[in-house]
Amino acid sequence: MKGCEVPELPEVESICRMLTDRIVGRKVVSVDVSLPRIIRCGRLDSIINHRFSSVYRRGKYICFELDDSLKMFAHLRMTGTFLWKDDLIETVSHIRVEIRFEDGCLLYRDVRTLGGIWISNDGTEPWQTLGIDPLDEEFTSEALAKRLSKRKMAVKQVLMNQSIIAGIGNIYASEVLFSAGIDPQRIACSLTVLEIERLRNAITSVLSAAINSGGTTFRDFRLSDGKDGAFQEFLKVYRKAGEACSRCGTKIRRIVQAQRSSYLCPKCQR
DNA sequence: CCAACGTCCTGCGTGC
DNA sequence: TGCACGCAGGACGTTG
Repeated sequence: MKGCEVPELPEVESICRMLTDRIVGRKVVSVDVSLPRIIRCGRLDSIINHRFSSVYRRGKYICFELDDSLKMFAHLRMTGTFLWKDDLIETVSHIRVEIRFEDGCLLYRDVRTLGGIWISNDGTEPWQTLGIDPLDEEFTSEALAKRLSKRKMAVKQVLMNQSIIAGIGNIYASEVLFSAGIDPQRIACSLTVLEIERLRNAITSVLSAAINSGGTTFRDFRLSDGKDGAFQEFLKVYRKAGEACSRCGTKIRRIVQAQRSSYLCPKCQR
């Protein structure tokens, strides 16, 4: 299967920046919810007549702040995305939610409908259980070591566990472990201090590079300004089974861990 | 507490 | 050509 990939931390970060440019300062005029179960908590119409003041992310959650301590959260899950209506020439299918402004319209599109939107005016947040954000300055080698030390699962599953580290999904888990030269099947608590340091540096550098490239672009992730992210051109192992490792030429392998595909170079990653 | 697994959902690729 | 089927995967609830 080509395309159809999932927004992870870098894509969500790119979407937040795009959203900031588009909606901060704008006042909501009306809303439309064509699939009610997308709204997980609260009522979307409570944002009408309120103005967006900031957009930021934590892990893969997006937080939209409005005036009067009103907040809207979104999680894109597999196929969610935000589109700005002015940029759309043709009609787009699978629009689940519309947030209208005087001079434009923010669309929430979600083919598989697993994403969600939360409205909160009492301080409750849907991201209570999230672990450390890997771009937070508190994400040091020591912090990572502490989180790995008691885990007997494969290191790849730890990287993808949002309550331990928030923001890494299936694509970047493989890419980060390739960059660090660590086999995804390694039991997390068996990593040495040196390996943990390499892993932390790989997480930071791979995610940062992805953000600087505008996020990995696949079919369900489109920047509304029409520019596509370019990071997919830099993927080293993800979906490259059978191709030559860019570092040593060995054939990239695909394995399955916890019902998910992992990709690795069996020579470079130990 | 930790780990494993089923569930949600739809489009697409595969095989007959 | 058409149709049934299985796969893709993030997060969460349930179970062990």
